[in-house]
Amino acid sequence: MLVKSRLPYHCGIDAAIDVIGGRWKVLILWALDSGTTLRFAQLRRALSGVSEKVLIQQLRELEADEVVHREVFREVPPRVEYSLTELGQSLNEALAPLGEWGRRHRAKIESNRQPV
Amino acid sequence: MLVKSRLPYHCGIDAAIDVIGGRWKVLILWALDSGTTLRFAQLRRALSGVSEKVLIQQLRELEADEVVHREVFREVPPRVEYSLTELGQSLNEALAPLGEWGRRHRAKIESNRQPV
DNA sequence: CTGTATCCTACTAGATACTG
DNA sequence: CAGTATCTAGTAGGATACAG
Repeated sequence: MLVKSRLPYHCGIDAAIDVIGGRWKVLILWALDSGTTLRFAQLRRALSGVSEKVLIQQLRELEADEVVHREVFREVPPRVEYSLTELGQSLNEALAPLGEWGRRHRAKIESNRQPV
Repeated sequence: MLVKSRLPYHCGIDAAIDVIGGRWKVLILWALDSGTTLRFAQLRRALSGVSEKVLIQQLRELEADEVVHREVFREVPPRVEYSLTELGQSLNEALAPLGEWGRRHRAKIESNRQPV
């Protein structure tokens, strides 16, 4: 979790950050953006470096927050598809300006973080 | 830190979250919004529950990211004033839609988090 | 293929006491 | 008033092996 917010929330941002507060969550939202549907393995490949355990964890939390939809196909071999709910898409839209801000100032931030 | 993003960032959101990823950071930004200038003790009161150590930590990180400005007045007793930089204000603006989203869905999120 | 089960580490944040 | 210095704890995240 990025931010360990305590209930009850002081303001809206608190609540939002509680939802996206996880090492991979915004990346998951990003990967599932705009109607994309991905299987577990695809998602795992899209987020290079994440372990199965952690990916599942974050997905389950996003599911509990109703921003990610999980659909199980009882086949052999098993198939599970992940996509955004409407709530998830609205979250992604709300995240856009922040992403734009980050993109714009990313170089500065990185240099401040890695003082040569 | 809310999200432990690793450099280099994959996208803008990564970078932005690295900046606001801290238990109290968005609350600090919030408190300093729109030209408000606050002294250390005022800030501490505004964020009820934060310890001095942690508050200083987060302030220093925000300062290093150039979103918070720290001004020291060499008086007795000492006075230090915190305010947002221009970058900080732009970050706050980028955060607004997320805050709005959180405000709108806060009830649902809370209930999902605290299953009765 | 899609997960579970363990075990482990690093780090963030907190409590508290003390200082210039 | 505005910090530092310690010490501690909880936990998010990670590595790896195994299961349905």
